[in-house]
Amino acid sequence: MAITIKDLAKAAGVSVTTISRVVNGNYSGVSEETKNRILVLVNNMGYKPNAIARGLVTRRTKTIGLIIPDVSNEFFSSIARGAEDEANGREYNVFLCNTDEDVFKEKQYLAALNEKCVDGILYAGTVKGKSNEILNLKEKQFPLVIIDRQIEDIEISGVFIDNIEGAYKATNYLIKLGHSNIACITGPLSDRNACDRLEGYKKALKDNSIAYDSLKVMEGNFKVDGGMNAMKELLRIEKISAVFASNDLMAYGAYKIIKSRKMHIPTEISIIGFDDNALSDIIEPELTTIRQPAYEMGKLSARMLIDILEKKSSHKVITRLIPELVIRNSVSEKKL
Amino acid sequence: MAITIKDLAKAAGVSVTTISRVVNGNYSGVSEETKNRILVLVNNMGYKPNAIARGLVTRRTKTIGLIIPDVSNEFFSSIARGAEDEANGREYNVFLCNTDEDVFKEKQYLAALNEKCVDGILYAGTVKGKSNEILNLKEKQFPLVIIDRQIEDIEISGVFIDNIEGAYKATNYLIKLGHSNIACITGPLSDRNACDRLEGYKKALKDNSIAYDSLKVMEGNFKVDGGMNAMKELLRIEKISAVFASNDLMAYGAYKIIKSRKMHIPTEISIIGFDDNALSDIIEPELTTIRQPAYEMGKLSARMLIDILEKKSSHKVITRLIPELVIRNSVSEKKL
DNA sequence: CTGAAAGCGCTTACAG
DNA sequence: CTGAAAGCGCTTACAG
Repeated sequence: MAITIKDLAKAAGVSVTTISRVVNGNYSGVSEETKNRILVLVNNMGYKPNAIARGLVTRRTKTIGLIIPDVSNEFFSSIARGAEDEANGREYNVFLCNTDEDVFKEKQYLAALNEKCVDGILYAGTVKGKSNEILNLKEKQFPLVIIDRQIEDIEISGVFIDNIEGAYKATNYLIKLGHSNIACITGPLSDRNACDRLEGYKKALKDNSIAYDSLKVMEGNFKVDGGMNAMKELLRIEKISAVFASNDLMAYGAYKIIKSRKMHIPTEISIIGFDDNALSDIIEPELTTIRQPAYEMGKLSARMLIDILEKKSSHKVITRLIPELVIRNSVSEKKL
Repeated sequence: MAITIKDLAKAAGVSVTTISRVVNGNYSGVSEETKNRILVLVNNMGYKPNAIARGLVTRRTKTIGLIIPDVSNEFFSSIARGAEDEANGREYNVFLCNTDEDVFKEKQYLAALNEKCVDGILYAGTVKGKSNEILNLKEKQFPLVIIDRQIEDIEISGVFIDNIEGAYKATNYLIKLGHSNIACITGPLSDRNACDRLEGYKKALKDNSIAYDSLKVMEGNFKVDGGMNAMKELLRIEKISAVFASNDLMAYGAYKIIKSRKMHIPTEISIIGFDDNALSDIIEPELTTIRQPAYEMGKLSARMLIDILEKKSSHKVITRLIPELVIRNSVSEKKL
């Protein structure tokens, strides 16, 4: 049996009230003498307050839930790490929840987190539509911060990437190096982020007076095989000199196909990605890409949430991070 | 305010005891009629038991802690995923804890998990030495399962990889293809797992009557740059035809150096890794390696822990998984 | 089949 | 400066 506040009160010859006060650093109404006496006793007896009991009365558990599709996906594991680091530094713990973008699983997690009385939730949810559960939580003013996947028409604090801007940077970089026949491998267009990246690509084209050609756009799936399939199709369009892949995995797929055709990257064809996976500076040639600051997103979102919990912030805030261009060796100047 | 068992009792016109019984599926002493009446009420009013209050009295929180060095490391994120999947299926939640192998951080997490009354802990701890906290927990019979990093001289249930066997398989594969001048890039030899892999390499050599030559063994750091440095050194030994890198990251480092020297993999030099990272079948040539079943390790360890918690298992059990050879394109027969 | 009561380990008005 | 008491939302003997 762990030792409780009662044991301590008995040992110190004071009431549990007094113990509670000093354990919580609430020394205002406690004499220096008793305070010190209790403090050494706490230390000697190894007293640790029971957070469950405390949570029951304070209604704060110092626990938050993190809902993501899959921790074993590099992007989300970085988010998880960032969120956990921030939470830990503020003495919160985080429940890890993997939904696989499955609405039913997500619903179950939300219910479990509710029963376990988490103080707030960090939510990178299913892509399609808005869940009623989330709308309900917002309705109830439950502390919530959205990560990466914006929910249309609903005002909740969140931290997002400016995907349009990132894609714009990628495409514009290609254009500035003389490319004009630039293909785009998109993510699945049911995904808002994928659409935004396509939009950024189009915008860069337009701003540089390059005609948009839908034949040069192939829809992928954000995975290696999708990149391979798209690249195969694209290679039929002989004029292409560069491709913007909407994520690094698809860029790797494109690499595979290009290498198998004995074409050289970047001299014969330039590739730029999006994400900056750990692998991207290992693969040859090292991939020029747009870095998504996943760790920072996780950290920031946790900071926003805990600030709300601790009343350091109350108004809704949307943070939009600007991804940056990372220049490596997969893009070269277009030879005239 | 969420609705409580009292509200429900009032609404149903029964005692909280009866509500408690049906909510917990303990129908034995409840009439069919009241049971059904309560069940529809639970549903209509959306009653959800407060797990915190329940935990306080039952002393079971249906929560476990997962202590790992870093979720953003692919190996551990797969473990985390496996553990979480198993836990979720059994209606447990998991607290994520990243220690960065920092003993102090670990200590703090252990204290926090204790205060939050987790039912058990999954522990992939700091490599060096044994922590007093863990010894204490074992002493107290606190439910504990060790993952991946065996603690010497202490009997606790755990799931491990047979690193010796894995390294043996890798080296033996090289030998069977005619290689006899095989280098080894090890992990840091302060790490038990790194030592085991070196031992497996030596054992394979011995079993095939190949003399062990310490000049062909370079100590790395389990990272890309360590693989690069080691490979640079090894290339001075002209006789080498193959190298066993103790993990995939160092194999990638070796690739970098070999490619920069314009040597061909595998015809001029064969490489085999250990881990089977996501990148290993993307990089060119695709890396032949030893697969560590990280997801399964996580899943199994959670299963062991929860079995202990639910009294389905009581004796200590050590599970040792045998890693398997994954043949791809980075190893070729030695030309005579 | 059902309920009154005690209790889990805390915190928090309130009183002195 | 200190403490008695109520209460957080449950479960669990115990009694009937």
